[in-house]
Amino acid sequence: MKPKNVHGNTLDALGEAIIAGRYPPGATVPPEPTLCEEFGVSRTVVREAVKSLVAKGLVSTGPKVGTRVLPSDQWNWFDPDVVAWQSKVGLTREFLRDLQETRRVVEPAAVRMAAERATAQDVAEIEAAYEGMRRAVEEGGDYVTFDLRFHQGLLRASHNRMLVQMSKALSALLRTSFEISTSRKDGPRGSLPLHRAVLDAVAAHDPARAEKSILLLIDSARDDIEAVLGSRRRLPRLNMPATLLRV
Amino acid sequence: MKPKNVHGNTLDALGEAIIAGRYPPGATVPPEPTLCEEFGVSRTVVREAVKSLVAKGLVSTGPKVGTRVLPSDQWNWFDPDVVAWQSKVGLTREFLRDLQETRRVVEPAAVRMAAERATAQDVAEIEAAYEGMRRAVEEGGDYVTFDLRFHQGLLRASHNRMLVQMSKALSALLRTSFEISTSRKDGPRGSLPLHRAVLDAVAAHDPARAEKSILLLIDSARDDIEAVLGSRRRLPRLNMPATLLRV
DNA sequence: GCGGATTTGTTCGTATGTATT
DNA sequence: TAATACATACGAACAAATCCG
Repeated sequence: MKPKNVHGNTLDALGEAIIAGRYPPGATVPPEPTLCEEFGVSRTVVREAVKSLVAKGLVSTGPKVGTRVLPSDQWNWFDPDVVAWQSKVGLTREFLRDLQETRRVVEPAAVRMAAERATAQDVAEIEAAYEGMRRAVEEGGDYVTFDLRFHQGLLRASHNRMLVQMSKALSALLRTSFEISTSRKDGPRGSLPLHRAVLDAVAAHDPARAEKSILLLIDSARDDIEAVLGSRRRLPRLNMPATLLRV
Repeated sequence: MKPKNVHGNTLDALGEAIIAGRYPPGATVPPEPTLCEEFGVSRTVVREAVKSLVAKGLVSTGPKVGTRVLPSDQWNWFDPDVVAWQSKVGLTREFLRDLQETRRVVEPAAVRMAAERATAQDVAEIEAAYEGMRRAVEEGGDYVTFDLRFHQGLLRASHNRMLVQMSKALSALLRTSFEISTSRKDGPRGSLPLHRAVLDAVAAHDPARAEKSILLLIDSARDDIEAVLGSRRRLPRLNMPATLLRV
């Protein structure tokens, strides 16, 4: 959208470039003066951006050795920025698979906890999100946003730090999933009752029923995703060669 | 132990101070010049440390508004540094509970995947860790380190980015858990067969049996932890008042 | 609504240390 | 061993944004 500030832009550009594979793991990023010239910023900005990348586990630095890109399994995949960069660069099949698996592991357990511990306010927030979804279906509107809010409300209601944290990373998958689902005929309308079932079970503090309901929802989404993955249709920017990503 | 560099030390000091509650969520940390004087470092170092904290989700900055501490549910709880700071400051009951719950959700699923996808090298690494545990029991030695390696090997063998990432955060819980277990009579010797069962099931590519075995292991560890939590014995630095944490 | 004060944002110049060759 | 390239660290200055009276 609009440029935030120099630091943020530089950080985003560098992060995207690394995740896009322009600087593959094991390679070194160009030295600071080169980056300064490339982005047209001062060395301080570059240094702070690099420090942020270090904090996210993407690179490590050292005198003379330069700034090395770390292997991708050391990246902090629960960092919202990292996930956002990966989403922007292109969701690979492996990344979607990992996310889908994680969701299927985490979300049922979280919903179970939510059914045990949700406060009245938690339920009210989820209810509001559901209401938004319903209105979007009937009167038209932004369905995906309310769907996201619905699931994030569920994870927040688990009142478990780690699980809440994951909701941010899972958002990338959920958004993709929802956009795929909504593109299929009657997708939103068909999934409304499934959402209603989850919400009712949580509000009734029935963990077992809540878990069963969310599994139905997840698996129906998985089928949608796999239908697209299985087809020859390419994902947005999927497997795009790194050379095409240059600015 | 020994100081790494100025940046790392400043970052650690600031991160620990925030997590210790010296600067509680919603409050602002002192302005840059004050921090410079307090730590005896230049403004550049302070700025890079703060940027690292921003990258980890602990604070947000803005002109005039200063550096604000964010609510703790926005912190990146899967960041190894954040977990390390929390561990050093003191493991609260809530933190241990969240970690324990997360482990019980994640590890069985990861072991199941490991049983499906583990390569020969994965199995070899886990086997080596087990061998170290066995030797530590019989000849004496560092049991906990090999125990950690055993579980990290399991998560790595799942070949799922997100799950591998969690192994770093879970290490804090595992270490505490192992140290509690080993402090109980015959703890290590008794858990050896449980570990063996998991390893055998993974090597035999039997997901169902692997999942059952790891659940036995987790629940026995949970009992140990709860026995300690239930007692009046205080956890290491548990609930220590923030005022005592000043340096 | 306006202006001044405070704090971060950004740049430049310079010096030091360290690992590689 | 010496040279080199690069990150590390410091200091000073101005710009920009925001809050408060």
